[in-house]
Amino acid sequence: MPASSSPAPKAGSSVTLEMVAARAGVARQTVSNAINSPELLRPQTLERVQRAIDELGYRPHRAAQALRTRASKLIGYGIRPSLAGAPTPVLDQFLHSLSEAADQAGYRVVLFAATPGDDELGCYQRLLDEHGADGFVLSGTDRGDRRQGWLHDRGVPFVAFGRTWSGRDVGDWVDVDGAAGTAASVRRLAGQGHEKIGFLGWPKGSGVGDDRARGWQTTMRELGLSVRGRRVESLDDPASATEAAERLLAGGATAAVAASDTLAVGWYQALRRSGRTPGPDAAVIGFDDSPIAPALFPALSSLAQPLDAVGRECMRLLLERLGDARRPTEHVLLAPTLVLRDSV
Amino acid sequence: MPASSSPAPKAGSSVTLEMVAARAGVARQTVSNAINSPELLRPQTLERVQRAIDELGYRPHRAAQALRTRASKLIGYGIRPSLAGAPTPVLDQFLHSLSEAADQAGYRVVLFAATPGDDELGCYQRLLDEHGADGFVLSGTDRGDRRQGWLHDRGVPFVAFGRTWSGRDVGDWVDVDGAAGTAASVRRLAGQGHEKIGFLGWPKGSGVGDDRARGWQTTMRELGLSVRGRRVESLDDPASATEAAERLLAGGATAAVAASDTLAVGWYQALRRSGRTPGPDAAVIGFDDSPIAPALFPALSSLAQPLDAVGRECMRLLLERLGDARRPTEHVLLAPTLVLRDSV
DNA sequence: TTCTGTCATTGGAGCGTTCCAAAACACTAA
DNA sequence: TTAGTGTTTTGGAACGCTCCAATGACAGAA
Repeated sequence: MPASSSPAPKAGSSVTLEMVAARAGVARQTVSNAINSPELLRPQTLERVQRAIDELGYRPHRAAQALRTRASKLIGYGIRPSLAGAPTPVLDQFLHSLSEAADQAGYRVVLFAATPGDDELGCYQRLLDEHGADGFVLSGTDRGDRRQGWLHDRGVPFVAFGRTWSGRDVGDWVDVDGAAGTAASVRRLAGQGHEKIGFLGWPKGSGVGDDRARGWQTTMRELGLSVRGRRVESLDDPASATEAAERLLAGGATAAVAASDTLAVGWYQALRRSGRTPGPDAAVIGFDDSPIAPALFPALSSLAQPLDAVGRECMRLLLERLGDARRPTEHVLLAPTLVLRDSV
Repeated sequence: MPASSSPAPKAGSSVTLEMVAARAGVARQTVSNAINSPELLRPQTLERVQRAIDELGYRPHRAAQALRTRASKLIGYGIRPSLAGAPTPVLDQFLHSLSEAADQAGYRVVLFAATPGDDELGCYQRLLDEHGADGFVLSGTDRGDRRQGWLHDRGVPFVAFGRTWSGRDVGDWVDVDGAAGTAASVRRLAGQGHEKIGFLGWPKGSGVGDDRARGWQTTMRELGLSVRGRRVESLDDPASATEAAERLLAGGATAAVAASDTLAVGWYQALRRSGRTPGPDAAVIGFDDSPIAPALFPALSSLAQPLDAVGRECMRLLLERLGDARRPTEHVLLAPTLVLRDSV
């Protein structure tokens, strides 16, 4: 392989189809076919062309392909500023699995800065007008999110990490089953004898938060446990969470399920103020399995989101949609896994 | 503006230069000039063309531009899997500011999955061969990182978030001054009367970790404080960190500077085991100001990295490099800011 | 042998842009 | 009026690829 063993393999190789064709002694188009429709070639020809491709280290010029096929093979991801207080799951893992899945399908993920409210849709529009993306992946969907409807109306393929929480349920999505997660937490705590299990949640109105609350509530009912006065609300910061947790404790709760790890921290601190420590008799389970969880003392049990799977599934759905715009919409709900540590 | 007021503005507009030209009553090339070299046009013509562009909502087709100008206007970012234990700062903020800065310059950031070791350089090669990026942004640079040298040898523009820790110092970089950060921490603690200030670090050999250790060490010396037996090493997990912190405490340390927030957690737990609590008489300052810091009790003081500025500077250096490949290399060192909370 | 159909391969055209060199224009000096 | 200058505008070509329709090769059937 001269291409890889030469001392300084130049950058931006600039090997073209024509060069490969010349080397293999065939026409330009035949090389193109070897790559895109190998079944059209005689095996013998195919092999000859393949060898020429390998020897020259040829790779198709993406821009030329994009221009001709009218497909950029790029997936747009509007990256929002990370607001403190917003339930932003750790993104890098998601983005990594997304990119990996995209790569395998010959796609790439292209980022663009998009701030909610600040003409966010305009950013999507711009990328589309430039033919800079064939489809989009959304994340951080919430009530009143206009992106799904907007994209749907324009017939743009997309998939969301997060359900359509309000409005028409349009488009494919992948989500983590928050309700199933908190349900599992409740069962776990109940299995350890807890009956007064509280819920530390965000203010009502956020899709994600309400879903997690629902899992707690329905499971409590299923188990015949009372939810009266057992649900408190707080913003996603330790100070407010502590106050909220104190209300829970004042109500006699012996355990809690939290909508986030930060909220679970409130339980820790409320206990501490009354001279106690989280553990078997004052248990709590968080959500997201963020870096906070193993850092707390005692280490916080939490629900880990299967971000790798989410990324893969997002890309799978999007690719199917790109292949067939008319196929029925598909929804994927993945269960989080309970990571048990010392807080239960 | 008919384009924006029509009921269903189609996606992938497909307005071409030719159409704009027809509407403005000029030649194709004139429209191109209006966009790329407006100073060539007569003001009157320019205005007429501008109006046609606005009315039709024209945007150049990126692929066509890329093909003709041989510049993709894309910046590659090889996203590595987030390994637990590795000092991976919160990436989304960095990526956001990077994207934002790129957008403003007419560039976009394209992600590709690249796993260190697993033919990582091959991934860079592939993107280059496809003409899928004009330059790269690296992050997570460390000792023995081959990426900088590899890119440099091929004359590929790039900028690193993180210094060249070993080998030839090639290429532009932006970094956070870890030594300055830990130095500030030491000064702060010394100012509160502490003299036995320990350092909770990672095993020697990591560029980032050694830099942070250096700031502690030189400042201790400057202040005439002994460092003998005051430096301990640990992996970046709470359990090992606790053991390490205990050694520090056994040596009589009354305060500590940690190379990461996770390591600072070790100090918390070691204190707790001996029935004490972090605070004025057993202070500690972490690094990175991760979500862990405000979640701990008492809240952990930490050094926040100016990730927005890092992203902006990275893009600035890269754009300058793209504009002039031969200009001398430039290094930018940004100071972290000490976020004071209750642990001091 | 010639015709027909199938399969494998080919050349021309065009995707939307910018480069380039030439043309048109305006305006002054001869 | 004509030539000479500089400014403004233009058409053709090309970037590298794939679409498309046409060609050649080669078999079996007439």
